[in-house]
Amino acid sequence: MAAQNLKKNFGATKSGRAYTRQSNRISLAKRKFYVTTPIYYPNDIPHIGHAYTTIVADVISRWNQLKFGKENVFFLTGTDEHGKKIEQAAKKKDKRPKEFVDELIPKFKNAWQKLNIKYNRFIRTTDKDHEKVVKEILQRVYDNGDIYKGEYEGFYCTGCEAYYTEKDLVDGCCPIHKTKIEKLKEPSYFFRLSKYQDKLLKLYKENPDFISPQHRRKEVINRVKEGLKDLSISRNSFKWGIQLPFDNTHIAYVWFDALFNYVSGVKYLDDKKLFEKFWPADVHLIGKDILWFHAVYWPAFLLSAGISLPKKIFAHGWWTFDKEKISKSRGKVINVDELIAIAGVDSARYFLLRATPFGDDGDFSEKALIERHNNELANKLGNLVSRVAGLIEKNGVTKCENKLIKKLKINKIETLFDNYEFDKVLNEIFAFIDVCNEYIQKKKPWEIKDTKILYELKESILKIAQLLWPFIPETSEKITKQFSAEKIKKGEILFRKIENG
RNA sequence: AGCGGGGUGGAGCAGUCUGGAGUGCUCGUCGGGCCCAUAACCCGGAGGUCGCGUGGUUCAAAUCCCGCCCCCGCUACCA
Repeated sequence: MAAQNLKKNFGATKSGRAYTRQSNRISLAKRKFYVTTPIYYPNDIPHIGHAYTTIVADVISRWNQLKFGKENVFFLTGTDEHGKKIEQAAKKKDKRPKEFVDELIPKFKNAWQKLNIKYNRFIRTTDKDHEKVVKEILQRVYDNGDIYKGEYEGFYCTGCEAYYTEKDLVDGCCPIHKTKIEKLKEPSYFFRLSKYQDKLLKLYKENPDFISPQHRRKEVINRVKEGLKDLSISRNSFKWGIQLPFDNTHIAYVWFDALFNYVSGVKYLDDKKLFEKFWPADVHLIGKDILWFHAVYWPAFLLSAGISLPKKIFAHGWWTFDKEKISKSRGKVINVDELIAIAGVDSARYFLLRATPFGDDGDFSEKALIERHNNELANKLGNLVSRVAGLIEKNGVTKCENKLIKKLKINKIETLFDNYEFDKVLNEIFAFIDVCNEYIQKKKPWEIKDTKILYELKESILKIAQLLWPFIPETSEKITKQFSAEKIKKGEILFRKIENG
């Protein structure tokens, strides 16, 4: 319902196309949006880090649904299921890797359901169509000469069963086992990443928004300028992965497998129509730790495969917990259930988007979340809804011109949103909530019984609910339902205040 | 070491790109108003040499330039 109304207000067209402004030029842009999260490693519990990226993706998805219509938005998330760690973890439990990961997937799906996240597809790198895409592309890239056979050399610790780089070592010993470590070689196929150095630099230069935020872009450019080495993209020391089509003794190494989920997610080989509708992705949301892979490897792979490039890679920051780094060993983790338990789903979603500019690091604490919940959601929004509903129940409304809503800076909000400045979007919406509260205070509708004022407030609250729908969908839908009814009634308390512990 | 980010009333942040009275937000604090509402809402006050230089540019610097100090990230095959 909210979607329909706001869609009308944004002026989405039936044709699915419209003029949009882009860097001072008016261009005919496709009215669609494709947003992705990283695919998560399933041998982990979904925590605040996973939740953050996925909630933001959901907010972006819902916002674009309001603009372009539900059918013109695609939101992809999923899991990255291959690799040695999974193979070993499965073996420990005496299970086959696929069987093992199958049991882990519900944890993620349940978490997203609890957080009210509505994705279009949950892709798994073990999905048949994904494997097919990876094989086809490997063959294509091999055929055009960008893959060659060589030797991967690294410091191998038998205790960890993993390779380390020279910098990881402590006095030539494994940082965990403190044992002497041997240099080991294994045959491997390499991708000619070095060949793409200039093309990548050209890409960054010509598309200044390709990597966001800007300071991350600078980091990447500087490092690429220092020179790119070719990249090992296969392993033959374990089996759990996608076999190379040109050498079945090797499996594709993680990034070549994982990154292509973004194209297989929209059915690259199986549904041309769907793929062409949504690809290229409008934004890949990622954490800053995997920026390098997305900003360098990914476009290079796509260039080699002859597939068009995504429009934007957005790397966000990390959350600390009570000012400390999130750390499993010290119990400094917030999993999804804990996150929701504090003040509910909408408050959690609200807090994560409101507290910190998207892109920066943020600090999470129960106290800060409760403060936002009490002061902004309960006292300002909840109380506004409550007092207006009560007044209308007693007095009714009289239709009139809504002058109040002119104070809402809708264009500014739209610009901020499209710039991924979600904290400021919320700030702007809540500034209007303040305006509504001030308006009531000034006009004293309980005294003068002016039902036109109540009509203005009703319409304004409906608009607020629509704008908040991407962020707090559950509450938004409650408000919309309440204020769209024939007889508006006082209703339930939306946000109950929480004693600050 | 290199690259990047930050240092703004008691706390946490915007504001800096595109200089213009220290402006704003969420709290805390002090006082007042309102009584429709979730002891919520509204108005006003106190409180800051905007890291340091008694640096430079300018009629004008939190904002631009230079130098210094302090914090924090990133530095590739590990999601």
